[in-house]
Amino acid sequence: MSRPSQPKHTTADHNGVSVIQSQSHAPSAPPAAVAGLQQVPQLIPAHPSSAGGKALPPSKMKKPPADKDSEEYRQRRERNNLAVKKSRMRSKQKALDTQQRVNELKEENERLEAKIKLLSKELSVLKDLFLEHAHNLADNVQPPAGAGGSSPAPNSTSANGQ
Amino acid sequence: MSRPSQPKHTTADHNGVSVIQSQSHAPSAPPAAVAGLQQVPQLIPAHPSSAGGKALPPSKMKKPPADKDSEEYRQRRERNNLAVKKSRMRSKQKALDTQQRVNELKEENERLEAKIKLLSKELSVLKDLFLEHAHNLADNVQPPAGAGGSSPAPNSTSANGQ
DNA sequence: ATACATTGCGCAATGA
DNA sequence: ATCATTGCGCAATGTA
Repeated sequence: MSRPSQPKHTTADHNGVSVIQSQSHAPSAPPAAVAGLQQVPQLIPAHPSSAGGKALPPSKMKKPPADKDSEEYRQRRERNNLAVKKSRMRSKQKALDTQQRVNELKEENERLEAKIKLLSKELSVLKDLFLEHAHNLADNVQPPAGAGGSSPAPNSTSANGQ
Repeated sequence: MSRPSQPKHTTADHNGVSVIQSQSHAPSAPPAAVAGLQQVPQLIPAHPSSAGGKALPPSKMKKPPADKDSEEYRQRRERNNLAVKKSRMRSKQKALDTQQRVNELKEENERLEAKIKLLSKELSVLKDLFLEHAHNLADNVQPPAGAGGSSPAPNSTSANGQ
């Protein structure tokens, strides 16, 4: 934020005239010949098409960097800048999404763990009941009607711990 | 990759002097006053140090952009470039970590869900047993010797995961 | 005000 | 050729 000048990429909008003076920084290089007059070698292919040329198959050419002043150049730059912006936007968005996904998964995890805890508890209760009952049967205890008062000592065999 | 000119940031290393004429453009701004001859107003504070000055409070100064040729300038750029690189590296690393976190959480989630499934199953079995038994009791049926023909005991009390 | 950290942006090389 | 990605440098801005 705080970028007080958004080009808004309407159409023919190109600011930022950049002149790259590649490593030509001799310690005695005077600050001259700057922007505006960039004279590139030009590199003309000099097609031998009129001589004995065939149909020039793979035209092994590295590609002339296209003059900075060229109309096509600026156009390409413009488009690329747009693409870059778009790509970066998506990248950032994706990062955000991923981060959010982490949060969601974390929540889900807690939910699941809580559920496990609950189920475990339920299970342990039921199991205890079962054991108790089994003991009753094993002891052949048939509680008729007022049998002494000997509670079968509720032995909680709980041993469940997550 | 394929960057045939890695500065290697030894010390006084600077290639690619780029002069960007950022958006400083009034719709009618003519292409004049380009780089190379950046004559900043300079704005000399004119220290009143010898007069009756205090400790010169906020000296309202926008900061002269420092000549591109300046030693200090290059030094600052160099350091910044380094910082930028570092920052971006961390940023990318963080993104990777986050992505991995997602994977871990997903795995954990599956683990938990599996456990829930298991516990649920166990619970349902036990409950069924209980219900059956309850019915037996309610019907006053005293299974003499193998009544229901169902000997439910497929339940091992172990439910350990991990 | 000094030094480092972040961030938006454009350029160029390269991938698809 | 077109668009998408990515590394890199610059400059503005944020933060300590």
